[in-house]
Amino acid sequence: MSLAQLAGLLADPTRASFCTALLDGRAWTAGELARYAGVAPSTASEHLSRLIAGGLLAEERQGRHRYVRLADPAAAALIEDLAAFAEAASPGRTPRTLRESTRQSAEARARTCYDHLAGRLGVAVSDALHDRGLVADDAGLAVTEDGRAWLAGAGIELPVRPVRAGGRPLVRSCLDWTERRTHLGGVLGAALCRTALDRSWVERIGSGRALRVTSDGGRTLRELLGIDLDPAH
Amino acid sequence: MSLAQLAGLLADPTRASFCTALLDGRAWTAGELARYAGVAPSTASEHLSRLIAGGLLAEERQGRHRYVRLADPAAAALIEDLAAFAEAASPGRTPRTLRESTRQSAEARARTCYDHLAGRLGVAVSDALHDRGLVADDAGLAVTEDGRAWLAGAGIELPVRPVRAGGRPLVRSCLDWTERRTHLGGVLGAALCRTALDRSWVERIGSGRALRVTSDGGRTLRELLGIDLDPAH
DNA sequence: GGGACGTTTCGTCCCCCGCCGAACTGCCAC
DNA sequence: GTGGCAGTTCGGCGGGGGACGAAACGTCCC
Repeated sequence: MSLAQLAGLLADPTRASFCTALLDGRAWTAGELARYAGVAPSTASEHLSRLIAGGLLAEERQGRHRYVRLADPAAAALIEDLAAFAEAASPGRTPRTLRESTRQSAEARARTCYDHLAGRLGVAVSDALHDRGLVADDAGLAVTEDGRAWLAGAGIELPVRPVRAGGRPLVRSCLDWTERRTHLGGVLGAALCRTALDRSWVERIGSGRALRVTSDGGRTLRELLGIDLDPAH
Repeated sequence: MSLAQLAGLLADPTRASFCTALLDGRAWTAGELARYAGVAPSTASEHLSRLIAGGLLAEERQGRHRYVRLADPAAAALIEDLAAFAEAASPGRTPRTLRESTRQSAEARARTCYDHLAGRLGVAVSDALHDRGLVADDAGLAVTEDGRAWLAGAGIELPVRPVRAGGRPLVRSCLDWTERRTHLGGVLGAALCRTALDRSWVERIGSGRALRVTSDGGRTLRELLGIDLDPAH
């Protein structure tokens, strides 16, 4: 597959909206995506087949449903990078409806970005880890010795060695386009997000990618990382 | 600018070939790119205007020439990532002509990848730095203390702190699609490549992106990093 | 100044691709 | 089985965009 063919898959507004929707890291059905993008089911079906053939999406059939999700972290990173570059080239537009505005502010507060935390929560976690010297960026972004100990203490496991050269980076900085700041992705970001969901520090709001910090989660984040989230915001 | 619009810029074979050609890190004239891609000058001119408007390319006018290059390291990284993903999705084709084959083998030996070293030379340098503990990848890819000292000893300067959060990473692993291995990019990769060119350890072959290791360079690489390049390959 | 050359603008052609509706295939529930 | 729902396949329509050549523009060299 050529660069142009790959880019061509993302060059259509409908297919691009599918991919950004799937950036919440979950599996959607073909019908959900069709309604989300405002196209006929037949149109969505054709688009999905092409995205899957191109290796960007993976499907899972269950009964009469076709569940579809991003193929792997590499595909997610690619789409994130493209979206970040496009956003940087010319900053986006403001929401027009109240419903959209509410959703956007919820997502700006806390959301998933593929499989890690984003929004103000994601940036706050990233900042806290930096401030406490658990990750450092002065010689390439990396987890420190202290960071490894802290993670072990919190019961969060990380592989000791990278899986293989060229594999998923252990920690990766991901540009947050609501905050215009970076948050943590990679294996570490995914582990933190999984832990937060597993232990109910955060929970999903409805079917979108927005998250709510539970009262339990707020306390834990304060104790563990000194994060004080403004509840009004 | 939307994701789809950005991807649309790269979705055309002619524009994509421009971008991959420019991955050698140098500035090409509009006419050179037109001949390279096999299209009329008028066609190339229109494509270039669109790529520049989209922020992927930057231009510099000199007399009756229009020099064009990749806009910045972020644009280069984006194109590299797309090319690597496309190549991974379905491995490429073998060359058909002798001329093409010769060029490919020269580029497989040593070439520039935007502003850093790639090919077997790039991978060898990357491996050597890893083996000697000058960079480490066990907690995120980073330059070690030893590495900083070694660089200072070799007269290669690196900024102490990242320029700004979200800026160019100090060191970045870049997938080498001839070697199917990673080599070093980012600020470190660029500094190494610049040093190698400035001190004539390597020199460019003709107008492509291929490099030749000079006899002086071969000796220096052996002394400094213990790299033994097979001259037959 | 004159001619060559690199580049651009414009007009035109044509193919590709995204969209829909209609009809069909499976799967599930009653 | 029978109806209903999710998804797919196909034909046809329409628009956008990439290609070229011709002509204009600006720069450099003699």
